[in-house]
Amino acid sequence: MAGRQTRGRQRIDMKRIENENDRLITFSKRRSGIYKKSNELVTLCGAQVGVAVFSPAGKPFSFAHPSIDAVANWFLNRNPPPNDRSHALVESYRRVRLNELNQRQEELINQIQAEQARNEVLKRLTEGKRDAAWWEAPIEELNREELYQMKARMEDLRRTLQKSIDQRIRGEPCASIEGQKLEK
Amino acid sequence: MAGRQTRGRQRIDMKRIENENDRLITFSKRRSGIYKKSNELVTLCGAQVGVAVFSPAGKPFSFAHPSIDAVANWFLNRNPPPNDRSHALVESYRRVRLNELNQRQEELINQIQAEQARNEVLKRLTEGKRDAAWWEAPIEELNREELYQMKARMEDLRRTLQKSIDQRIRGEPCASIEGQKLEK
DNA sequence: AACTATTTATAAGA
DNA sequence: TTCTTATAAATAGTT
Repeated sequence: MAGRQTRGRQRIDMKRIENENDRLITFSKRRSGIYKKSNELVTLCGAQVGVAVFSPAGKPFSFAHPSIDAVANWFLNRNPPPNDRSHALVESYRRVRLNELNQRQEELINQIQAEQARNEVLKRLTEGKRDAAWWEAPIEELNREELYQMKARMEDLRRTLQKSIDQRIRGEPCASIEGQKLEK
Repeated sequence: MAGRQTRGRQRIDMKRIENENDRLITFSKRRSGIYKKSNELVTLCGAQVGVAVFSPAGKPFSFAHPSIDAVANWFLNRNPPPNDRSHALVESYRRVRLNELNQRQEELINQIQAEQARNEVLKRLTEGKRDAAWWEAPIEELNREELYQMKARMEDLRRTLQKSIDQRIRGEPCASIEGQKLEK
C-alpha cells in the first residue's frame, strides 16, 4: 500500500481551537477522557472524585463518584445539619466574605507571579544567557528549545502554586514557593 | 544491547491497587494527569473546569479554572436551580477555600516581600552582564505561528508585571480580576 | 461512530 | 521525591 490510511494523531498547539467544529469535537472527546481517567482514579486508588465542566456556551456537565453530593458533603457531614433559618444568612455572609478574600487572593498570587517572572529574567541575566528582558527580546532570536523551556517554566509555576494551595487546604505548612521555583 | 533498561509501562488490572506504596504513587501521578488534562480542556476549548479529589484517607485536593469562586459565581448567578448537583460541589470548594484563604493571606504578603528582596539581589549581580552569549544563534527555522503565540504570552506577562508595579506605587488595591475572567 | 498513525500518559525501575 | 524508559492509552485528522 502506497500512502498510509490516515496521518494518525497530530500534534496541536496548546491554544484555543479556533475552528468551531473541531473545538466542539475536541471538547466532547477530551471531556470523556477526563471522566474516564477520573473513574480509573476511583477504582485504582479508592479516591472520591468530582468534576464539574462548563462549556463556553454555559452548558454544565459533571462526573462524580460516589456522587456529587457525597463529595460535597465530605465537609458538610462534620458540621451541624443546616436546616434552620440562619443557614441562608450564614451562607450569604460566607459568600460575600469569600468573594472579598478571593479577590485579594488572586491579586496577591498575581503579584507573586509577576515577581517570580522578574526573578526568572534576572536569573537568566546572571547566567549570561541573554541580554535584556526576555519578554521584550525579538521573538526571532529565541530558538525552539528555549521557547519550550519557557513554556515549561510557566506550567511549573502554575503547578507549584496549586500545590501550595492544596497543602494549605490540608493544613500543612506551606513549602516555600520561591525555593521550588528558583532553584535549579 | 542485551536487555532493555526497563520494561516500560505495564498494563494493570482496572481494580484497586493493593500495594499501598504503589497505590499512593499512582494516586499522585494520575491526579496530576487529570489536572493537566483539565487545564488543556480549558485552554483548547475555553471551558471552565473544577475538579475535587479526596484520597481514601480523606485529604482534599483540587484543581479549578478560573478560580473555584468564579465557577461558583458563574453558576449561582446564571443557573439558579438549587438542586443541581454541581452546586453542591461548588459549595464544598467554598468551605475549604474559606479557611485556606484566611490562613494564607499573610504568607502571601511575606512571599511577595521575599521575592522583591531577591529581585534586588539579582539585579545587582546583573549589572554589567548585558551582552553575553551572542554566539548562541538560532539553529532551526522557527514556526512563525508558535513564535507569535509565545510573544503574546510574554507581553501579557509584562503587562501584568507593569500593572502590579504601578498599583503598588500608587498604593491602590488591584481591580477585580474575577470580572474579567467571567465575562462571556 | 470507527479507524489508525501518532502523541501523550504512565508503570516500573533507578 | 524526581528522572528515565518502554509501553499502554488517548486522541487528531479522516472516513
